[in-house]
Amino acid sequence: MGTIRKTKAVQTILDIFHENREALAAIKLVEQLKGVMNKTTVYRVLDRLEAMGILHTFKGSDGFRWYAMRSVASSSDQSALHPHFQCRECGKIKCLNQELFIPQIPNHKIDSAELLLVGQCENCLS
Amino acid sequence: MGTIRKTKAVQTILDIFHENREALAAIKLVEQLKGVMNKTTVYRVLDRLEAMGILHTFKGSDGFRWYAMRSVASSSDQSALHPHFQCRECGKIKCLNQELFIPQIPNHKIDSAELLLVGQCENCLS
DNA sequence: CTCAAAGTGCAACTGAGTTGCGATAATATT
DNA sequence: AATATTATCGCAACTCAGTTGCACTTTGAG
Repeated sequence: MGTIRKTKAVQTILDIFHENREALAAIKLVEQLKGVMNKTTVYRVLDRLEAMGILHTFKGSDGFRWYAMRSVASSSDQSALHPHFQCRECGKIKCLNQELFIPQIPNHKIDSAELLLVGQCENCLS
Repeated sequence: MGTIRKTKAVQTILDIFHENREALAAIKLVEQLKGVMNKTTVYRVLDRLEAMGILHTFKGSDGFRWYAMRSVASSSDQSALHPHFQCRECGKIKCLNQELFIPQIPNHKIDSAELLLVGQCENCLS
């Protein structure tokens, strides 16, 4: 029942996330790993890593699935409150560590919040 | 050059947004208007209304395109700073009028921010 | 009324992500 | 170490929101 195996595919993808501490678009990983492993495998490994709590996932302003290492600091209870910054030019997404102010709404229960900032990163400010 | 026409399709869609002051998923509109107008037309009218500044658009946590009336109050310069609430149960999205605190990031230029709150709305809190 | 330009419908396409299934490989059992 | 078990992989085919090309229709300026 539900044993999780350390396969080559899992190792490869974990290595990429360790080298590159930014968030990665699932589809970019698929592209990058073309020839190394199958598209389906990439998506399934990402699913598993997310289910294991190692990665977390969100949608970029581009509408694509992005994944990032769940940082040790933020892996406590409020993991959903996670601001991201996406560069309009190069498309890269960074996870921010800042605290996020969550507005409350009367008669509503708020479970999670996603704040996505869009702008230009230090590299693209030329 | 670039004249915008008041066609039946535009009127129909504008009426829907006037009656129903919540945000609407493009795909729901397509479904709702099946038989009345073509899918392609719905998307193109929404595009045009957005280009005209009448609607604004964003992605829901579901990854779908959503559109909402650009409220008069917020149509000034900072139109992008627009918090939304999406109900996890019924899927509806509301535009919130609250002010949004935008964290600044050193060496980055921030153009816009999208805050999406996910939880349960008053109806679904049973 | 006329006619160019804007808008529409249709059908075919795009592309990110998913699914079913037989083959393969990692772990458990003997 | 050999075998059994089952998680994982690769492939191909699928899904489905959204887009595109093109011929046809409607709008409104002159």
